[in-house]
Amino acid sequence: MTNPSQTVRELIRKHYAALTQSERKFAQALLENYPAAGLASITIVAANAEVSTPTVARMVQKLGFKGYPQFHQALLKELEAKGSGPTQRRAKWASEAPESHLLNRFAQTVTRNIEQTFANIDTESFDGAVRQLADTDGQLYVVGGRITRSLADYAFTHFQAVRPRVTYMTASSATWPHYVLDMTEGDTLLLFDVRRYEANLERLAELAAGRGVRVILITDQWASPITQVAQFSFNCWVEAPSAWDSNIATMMLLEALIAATQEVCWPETRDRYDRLDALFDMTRLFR
Amino acid sequence: MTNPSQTVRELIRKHYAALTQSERKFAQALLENYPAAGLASITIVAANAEVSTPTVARMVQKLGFKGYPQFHQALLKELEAKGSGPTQRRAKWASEAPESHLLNRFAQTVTRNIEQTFANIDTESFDGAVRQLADTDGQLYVVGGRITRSLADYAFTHFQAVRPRVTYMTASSATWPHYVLDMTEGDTLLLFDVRRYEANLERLAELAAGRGVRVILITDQWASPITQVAQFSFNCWVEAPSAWDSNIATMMLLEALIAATQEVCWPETRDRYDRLDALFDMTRLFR
DNA sequence: CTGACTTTGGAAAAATCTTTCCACACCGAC
DNA sequence: GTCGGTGTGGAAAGATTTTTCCAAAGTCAG
Repeated sequence: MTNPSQTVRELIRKHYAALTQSERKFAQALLENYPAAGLASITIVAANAEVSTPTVARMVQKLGFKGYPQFHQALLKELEAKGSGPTQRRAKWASEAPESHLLNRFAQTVTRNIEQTFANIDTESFDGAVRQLADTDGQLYVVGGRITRSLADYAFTHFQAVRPRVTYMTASSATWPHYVLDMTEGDTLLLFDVRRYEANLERLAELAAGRGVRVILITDQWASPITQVAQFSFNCWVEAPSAWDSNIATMMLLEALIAATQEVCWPETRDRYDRLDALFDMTRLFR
Repeated sequence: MTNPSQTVRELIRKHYAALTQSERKFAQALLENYPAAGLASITIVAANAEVSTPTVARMVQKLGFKGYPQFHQALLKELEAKGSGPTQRRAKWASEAPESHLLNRFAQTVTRNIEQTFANIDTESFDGAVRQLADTDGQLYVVGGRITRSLADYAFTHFQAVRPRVTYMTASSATWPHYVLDMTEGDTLLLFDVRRYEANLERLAELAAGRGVRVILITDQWASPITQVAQFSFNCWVEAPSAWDSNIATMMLLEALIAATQEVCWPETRDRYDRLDALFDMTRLFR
């Protein structure tokens, strides 16, 4: 039958590939509220996950249980085991992992970064930057440094979907003058610069600002010197239990900016998304 | 009837004086293993406490419940509330901003994603994947899809610093066969695939797996079909208050993988970092 | 020691839950 | 467009649980 040493969570992971769509729906619901979402009667549990009773019944059998009651019992055993443990563990990140596992140390540090970063955002600046990013009269240029190049790329991919007139400036600084040539007042430059701050980026920001371009800077907690020419700048905490810096908070701020911009541009963006979808459907034919 | 704000524990204490001997026996059993000892069927629960079914039935009525099912439900609600505890900690991130400001909604959703993602990581898989990523005997290939291309790029930038023999497979799938040509047993393929899952990536994963390459998949909570050929796969929650998906949790998992790999490779990585630094210092002369 | 009262658990009736079956809907292939 | 295959939920059959009833056991005062 079922190896009793495996948790239901592990079983779900193991069999996830074999689950159908609505079975997954239930699996998700359970994982999101674990294990409470699996401890009521099958009827109730199914209704909460918005699937039918038979779906749940079939799924628990796939997981290796003889029937729902057995599944219920397994969950209960886990709960019991957890309760009788040493002390109730406070943070339940990677619950199965020991406290000192890198996963837990990492999660802890990054959470702090995120808290710090968001606590230090000036909401007015944020809204101001968003207005600027949503201004489709001007061109939006995006650029990053050695490490943040990927973030700039991510920003580009999304902003391109949200609004027209977005340009990604390649990482190779040799080509930047070409872009500057076309920058005019009212344009926007979204710029990433974390330590080690790059002199090239600073020169670029100065040139752009000199031409009347609004610079939005995303930097780390120590602030790139570009802050001085930027109209809006945001500091992201990058502490990490490793030799390099974590850019989670940075990326989170970026996503927040994208989400907010999308909200401002909405009617237009919706149309763009629809058209984009249609285009992807067409390329699907190639497979 | 019953004041819903009271916990069952409190109710028991309050009514304890009015309970009979065997009812107390059950109360003790419940309190000793709370709330698990009250979440099975009344039959089982009674047997565990070594009392009869009617005893339990009478007692829950004394506590103010209409019947055992209601009692059961109350316990479940408590458990559920406990599970969602950490979310309260969201407190006041972007403190000045109103609750409904996008920044706060965003932070809330993403925090949940991160919790979910980390709670569902199987530590053993994580460690296994890290061992694989740290194995410098084989080549490490990195590839992503339309959206995750940036993450693959980020992964590449970092892994390249951590270890030798890393290859970034361009986003253009036309060139992939060239890479597959050189893949051999013992190589590793780090692959990102979130919805809409891309058929090209699936084909690539199949080809690679067929050549004995170990596939490590990073996907979303709904799981890309590539899971089936992957040796290790990780699900990241991507819920976002916007039209697209958030990749914060995905990136976080990625960073955790990089950090862990770096730890495993350390003596060698340290050396690489030093040399890299020296190289950057040289390029600084150009500014 | 008796009798009234309380407590307890066995057993049947009632209610509910679980499973199974089946028809319909959906999707991809030809 | 049609066809085969898979996935889904409604509904009934089957199983279990919950409740109720009642008799037996225990307790205590007189």
